Amino acid sequence: MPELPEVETIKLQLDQTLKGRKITKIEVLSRKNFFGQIDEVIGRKVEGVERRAKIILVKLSGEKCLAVHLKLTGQLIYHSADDKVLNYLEKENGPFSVKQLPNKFTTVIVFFDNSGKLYFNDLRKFGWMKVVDCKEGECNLPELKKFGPEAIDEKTLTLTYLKRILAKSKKPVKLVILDQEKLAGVGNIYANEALFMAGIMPTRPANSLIDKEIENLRDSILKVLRDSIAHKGTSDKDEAYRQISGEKGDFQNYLRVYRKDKEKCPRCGNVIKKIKVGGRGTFYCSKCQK
DNA sequence: ACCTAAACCTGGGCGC
DNA sequence: TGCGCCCAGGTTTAGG
Repeated sequence: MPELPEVETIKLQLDQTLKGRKITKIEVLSRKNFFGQIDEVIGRKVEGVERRAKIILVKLSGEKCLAVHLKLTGQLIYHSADDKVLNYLEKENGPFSVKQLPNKFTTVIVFFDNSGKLYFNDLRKFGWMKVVDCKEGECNLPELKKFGPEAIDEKTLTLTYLKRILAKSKKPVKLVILDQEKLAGVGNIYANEALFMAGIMPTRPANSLIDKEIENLRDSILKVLRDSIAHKGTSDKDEAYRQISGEKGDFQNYLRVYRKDKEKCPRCGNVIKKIKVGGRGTFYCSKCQK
């Protein structure tokens, strides 16, 4: 699933929904996806929900935090006590139903003092939830220390910085912008989309880009991430990303090259091609991207 | 330091 | 219908 726009959408919705609520119970249905002591968070109040790269941080009173990584197929679905919020979910039957939870993919359930429940579902079970110490706002999570600047933030993704990391590498430019230690938050969908928008071939050696191309790439990364958040993220398949209500995002309707191989380029009509770059599916238009 | 493949899992889709 | 294969939004690790 989830790249920066999807995780950001979930973060914003959880912050609004959970702030001020107390955790009353946690049920762990899949031990391998939960780390830390449940006791340490029972009775604690949600102070806010934050995001760093693709990790969600539920900040709790008493200097604790619930950290969540959704990997490819993780979902966080909230059911309020009266379940009114689910009324607009039509045709939600079958194995991936988020109307009837828990389902066979539910790994953790967090219960709140207003009878609300947060379901962590994960078909492929790669995702995790961890209880971590969070002293003075700093979460004690090793993963957080290695991330590069946030790809959505024009103050941290500066032109100077992007020029610097690209100049240092002769790897394909797509792999550099996918590297979370260099740039945090871009995943395979938005790497493909940003490179199309910027007119740059994904395989180009990073250090071969000229200044004008790097400016275009920076603008494209910032724009595609913002646009996707405005559309509540990309829901490609039934079993993966959803908003916390269970609704799909909408940005799959605006993708221009990702998984569009054999279709026509929306810009020039040429056929979109698919190759592998670093083992990942890579989609491009050979006329529009140089 | 580079690159690839495999690993973690489960299901969908396609060709035969 | 069914089997075998490849594919999948992420990340880490092993091997060359």
